[in-house]
Amino acid sequence: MDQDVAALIAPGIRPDWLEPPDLAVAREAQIALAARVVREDAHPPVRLLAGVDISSQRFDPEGRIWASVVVLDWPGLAVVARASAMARATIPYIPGYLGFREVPALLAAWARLAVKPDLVLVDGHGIAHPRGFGIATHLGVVLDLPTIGVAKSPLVGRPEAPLGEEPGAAQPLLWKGRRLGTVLRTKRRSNPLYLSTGHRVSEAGAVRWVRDCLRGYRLPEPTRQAHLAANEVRRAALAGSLPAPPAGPAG
DNA sequence: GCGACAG
DNA sequence: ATCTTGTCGC
Repeated sequence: MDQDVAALIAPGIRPDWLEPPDLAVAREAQIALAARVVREDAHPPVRLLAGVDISSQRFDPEGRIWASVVVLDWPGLAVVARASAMARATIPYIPGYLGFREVPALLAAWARLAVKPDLVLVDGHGIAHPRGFGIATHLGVVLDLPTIGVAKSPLVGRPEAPLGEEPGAAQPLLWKGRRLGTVLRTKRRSNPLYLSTGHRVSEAGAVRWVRDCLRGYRLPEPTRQAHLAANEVRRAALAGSLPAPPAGPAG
């Protein structure tokens, strides 16, 4: 972690909380940091929104991952800024510990952003996590940034009742008798999204913002654009470091 | 002990 | 997450 990134970390976040030596410490970090989560709307008026996502290669011996942040204006949702960064994954993907794998890369991309958004949609869960510390919450607490978790499949919990088929249909996401988020059908004949508070955003606020950012696709614009951007930079980087492109038809 | 398990 | 084009269904 360089100084650019270090300067952005919220006060009181120990270095070994970001890159723990083992899963036991990682687990303790999640439990300790989860206590800082703010589940109410505590963010400035939203003028700029952002989406973040990562992309990686199937069998990359170097373990590289590319992270992108895309900033959009509100309410137009036009892309106004983008930043990306490549990082080496410290740990493999382990359900429940995604943040330790992806957040470092996201921080590097974040540090390169010229304009900072007021609210961020993250690809993954917020508090809908075994210890209430999914990647959206992780990123939010580390940067003390308002975030919303937008996951494409469940990690823990299940909808309170069968979800309606119509776009807009929603059900509380329940786990161990607690409500952790909302299951939302964003598009006809598409699997639902699993929304939850990341940091400084209420449950209702999370659902409201995701709904307001839908533009006919399953994913809300910020996250959708971030997904496209991350794939783009990865492919560009890979193409630029490949042996030799196949020769096209001459003449 | 067994099964589940974001990206 | 990613590998991958066309194809089946609404």
